[in-house]
Amino acid sequence: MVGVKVDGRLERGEQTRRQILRRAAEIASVEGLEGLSIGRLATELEVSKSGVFAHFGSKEELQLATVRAAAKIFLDQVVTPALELPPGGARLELLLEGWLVYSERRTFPGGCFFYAVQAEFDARPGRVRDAIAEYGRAWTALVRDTVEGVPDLAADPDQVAFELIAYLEMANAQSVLHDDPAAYARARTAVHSRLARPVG
Amino acid sequence: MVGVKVDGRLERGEQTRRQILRRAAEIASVEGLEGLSIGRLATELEVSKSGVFAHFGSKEELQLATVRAAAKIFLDQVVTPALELPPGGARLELLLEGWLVYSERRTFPGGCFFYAVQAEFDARPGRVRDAIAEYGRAWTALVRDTVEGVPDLAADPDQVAFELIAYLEMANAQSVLHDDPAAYARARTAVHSRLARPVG
DNA sequence: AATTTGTACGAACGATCGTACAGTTTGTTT
DNA sequence: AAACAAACTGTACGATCGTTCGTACAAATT
Repeated sequence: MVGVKVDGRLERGEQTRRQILRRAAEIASVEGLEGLSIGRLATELEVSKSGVFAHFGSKEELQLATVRAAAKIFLDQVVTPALELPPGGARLELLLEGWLVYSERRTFPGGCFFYAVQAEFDARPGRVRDAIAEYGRAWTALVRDTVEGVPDLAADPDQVAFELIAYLEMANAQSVLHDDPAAYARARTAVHSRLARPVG
Repeated sequence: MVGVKVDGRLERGEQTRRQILRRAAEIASVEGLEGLSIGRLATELEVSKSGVFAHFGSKEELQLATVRAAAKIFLDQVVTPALELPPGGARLELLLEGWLVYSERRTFPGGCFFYAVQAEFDARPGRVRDAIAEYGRAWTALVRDTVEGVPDLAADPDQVAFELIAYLEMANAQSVLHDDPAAYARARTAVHSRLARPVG
């Protein structure tokens, strides 16, 4: 059953939309979701401003779609590979190492997309902030649950998850701001030291 | 020798400038240094836009002055009190606890000013980023040096400082984004657990 | 009293922002 | 081949951005 009937117009539209969102996420990781402007996006992609606008209907919708697109990239690169391992220490290590590599190799040119937009929207109300906060909660919950799957750490998974995520974000922040790759080494040291130490 | 000769015009100008910068830092901690606009600042302070502008000559200078003003507040509230204690564990604890209180009681309405603007400027070039990075380095160096003053931690002060600062920033980020004061409790737990454990 | 200096104002500028809408191109359906 | 639907374009809008400039007024200097 090869050759599913596809409307070539819709196909083209979706591809354009994907290109817009990919570039939007790249820009937003550097300039923020507010710094992201429809006009600039259109210029860089060599399409019309109204063409970009028509895909989303408002800037807020563009921002929300950008967040969702970035989340999908994050999921594919960091979460999914780890979930292929059974719960336990190996899964947790792959999850954390996957995050560090995701940040380190600049999947987004400005470092972790969510670090950038969290800090940008954390103190203002609105749907964009709510969406970002929801993804943040999901990530925290995932790390906590993964920690819970490691017997030696299961006594206080919230606390351990807090510390582990703190190391990751710190590495991202330091390495981007100071162009200092050594931050990742320090984060790895901190992570392994934390994982080696039982809690309770 | 009371009554230093002061030019009343300069005096008035400086006071206006201080009011502008205080409000600018408040706004920037929520909306960022780019979201900070001269027109809005003028409206909120009920002065003319050109009046605000004239004090700085360019938006970039306003941003730089805002960063310096915020640094002064941070210094007074967090750094100076700690430096009044002799080097050692007590000084380190006061420094870290001072930071947590500075963030927790919302000295700036958007949480830590430097967390917000670091994430905003970390990936773009320019004088504002350079200034922010410099303050970041100074803060890191201060924490490292303070750690070095604690014999049990002096073996790897960079690593310990990395972890401690990570806890602080994580608490700020989580509490602002999720309106969750429990983040500070977790940071305190992490800090004390870290301080109680010798390095080496 | 006349002059200089510094703060603050009001009006206007070109550019860019998000948004609206009518028209064109391109592909599908009949 | 005609009718239609979807993606995309061009032009225009009101608002706001940072910035410039000439002016008004108060305080210090002479």
